[in-house]
Amino acid sequence: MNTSNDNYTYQYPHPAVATDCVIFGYDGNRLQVLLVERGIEPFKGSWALPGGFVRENETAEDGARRELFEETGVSHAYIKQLKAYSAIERDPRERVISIAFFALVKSCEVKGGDDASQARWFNIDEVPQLAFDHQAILQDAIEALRREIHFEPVGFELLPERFTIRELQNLYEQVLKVEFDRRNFFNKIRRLGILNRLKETTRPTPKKDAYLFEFNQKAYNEFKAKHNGFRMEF
Amino acid sequence: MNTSNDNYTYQYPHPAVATDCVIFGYDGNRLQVLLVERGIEPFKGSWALPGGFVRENETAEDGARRELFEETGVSHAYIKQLKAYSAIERDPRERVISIAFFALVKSCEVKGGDDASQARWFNIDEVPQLAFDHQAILQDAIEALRREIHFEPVGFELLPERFTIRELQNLYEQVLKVEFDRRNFFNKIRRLGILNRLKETTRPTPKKDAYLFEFNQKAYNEFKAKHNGFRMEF
DNA sequence: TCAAAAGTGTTCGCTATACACCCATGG
DNA sequence: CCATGGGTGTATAGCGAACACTTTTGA
Repeated sequence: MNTSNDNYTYQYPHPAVATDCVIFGYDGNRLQVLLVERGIEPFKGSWALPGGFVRENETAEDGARRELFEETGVSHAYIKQLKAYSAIERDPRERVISIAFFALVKSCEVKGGDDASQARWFNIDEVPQLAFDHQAILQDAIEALRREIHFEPVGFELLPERFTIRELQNLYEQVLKVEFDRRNFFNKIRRLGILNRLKETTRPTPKKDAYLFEFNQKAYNEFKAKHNGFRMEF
Repeated sequence: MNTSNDNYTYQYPHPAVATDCVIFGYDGNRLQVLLVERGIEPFKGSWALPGGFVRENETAEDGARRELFEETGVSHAYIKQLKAYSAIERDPRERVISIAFFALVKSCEVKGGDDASQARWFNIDEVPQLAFDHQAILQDAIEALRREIHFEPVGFELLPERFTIRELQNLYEQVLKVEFDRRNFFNKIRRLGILNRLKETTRPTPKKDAYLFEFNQKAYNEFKAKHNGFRMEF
C-alpha cells in the first residue's frame, strides 16, 4: 500500500466501508426510528439512516457509536451489529459496503443532535421513502429487534428508569405488532420476578394512579442462571 | 504511466474486504466444522476458516458461496450471514474487514474440496488453534446456529434426505449441548407433524430396525402459517 | 352514577416432563 | 433369556389464554 499525494492505492480493488445506524426510540406511546435528511448528493433531500465511512483507526462498532453520539448525544447505549450490506450498486458513486447496526436509546436521554444535522424521529410505520437500500436495512432491523426481544430484556433499554406496566406492555405490543391481554401480561411479568415495584405512582391518564416499576438487573441475572437462559414466550 | 502493481487508487483509505465461511456438517454422530490448512503467510501451517477476498463483481454472499463450492463442491446449501469483523489489527498484512457466513451442508453431498486445498472436518469441540480471529468467529457461529435452530428447521439442512429419529435427536443434542429423553423427543416431533415416516427401515445398531423419516416441507409451511411462526421449545 | 383505567385472581386446556411398558434382535 | 435399542403410551405439573371482580377517579 502506498499513501503518496493524499492518495491511497492498492494492488486489488478495495470497496469503501461505511456504517449505518438504525436508532430506535420509544416515546411512551410509539416505537420510533431516528432519520437524517441528506444534505448532499446522492439522494440529496431524502431521509436516510445516520451513517458514515469507517475511519482508519476505528472498528465498525466504534464508527456506529460515533454516529450515534453525533446524532443523539448518547454515549452509552445498547448497540448491536445487524448485518453487512454488499450489493454491488447500492451506492451510485463507488462500491460501498455498509455494516449496519441497531441501537436502542432512552428517549429521555436524547439531547437533539448537533446543529449541523437535520435529524428527526419517525414513528416506525410512518417512515418516508429512504435513500440507498435503507428501507431494507430498517426492515431487517425491526425483525432483528423483534427476535432479540425474545431472548434478552432489551425492552428496558428503550424505557426510562421508571415506567408503568402499561408502558412496558405497549412497548412490547409496538415491537411485536400484537396485542396482549392486560391482566395476562401483568401476571407473566410478575412471575418472572425481574421487576421492582416502587412506592411511587404516576398518573398516566386522568383516571387512576399507576405504580412505577424498575428493571432489576440482579434478579434478571439470577433468573437467567437458574433457567439456563431467558425466554419471553409470547 | 504506472509501473507499479498498485493499480487501484482512492482518495480515502479503503480496507480490504474478505469473507470467511463457517461450514457445519454432521456425520450422523458429531457436529463438525470444515477447516483448511493455510499454505501461505501469515499463519502458514495453521488451520483456518475457508475464506478469501470479495471480488469486484460479487456480493459478500456470492463470495461465501464461491468459497463453499470450492471447498466442498456443494452449490445449493443453506447459507446465512453471521457478522462482520472489523478489529483494526485482525490481519497483520493490512486492514481487512471480514464478513463471516455460516453454512449448513449435508455431509453426504460433500465431494472433498479441489485438490489444491488441504481441507478437513473437525469435531466441533476438537478444533485446533485457529488463525486470525477465527476462533471467535467460530464461537459466534455456534451460538448463532444454536439460536437459529429454535426458529427454523435448519437441523434438516445437516441431515441426509432420510434419517432416523435418533440421528435427529443426536443432532439437536450436539447443537444445543443438552440431552433429551428419547421418548419425549419422539412425542414432540410427532406432534409437530412435519416429518413423513417412510416404509423403509435401517439397522443403525445390530439390535433392531429403525424407521427412516424425511422432512415434509409442505407440512412445515402449513404448521408455520397456522401457528404464526415456528418455535422449537427445548 | 357511570365510564375508564388499574390492580388482583380463577379456571381451563395444552404441553413439557418424567416415566412405564412392550417388541425385536443377537449373544 | 437377557441386555440393548426401538416404538408407543400415560400421569402430573406448570404455564398461557380467556375472563370476573374490585377500586379509584373525573365527568
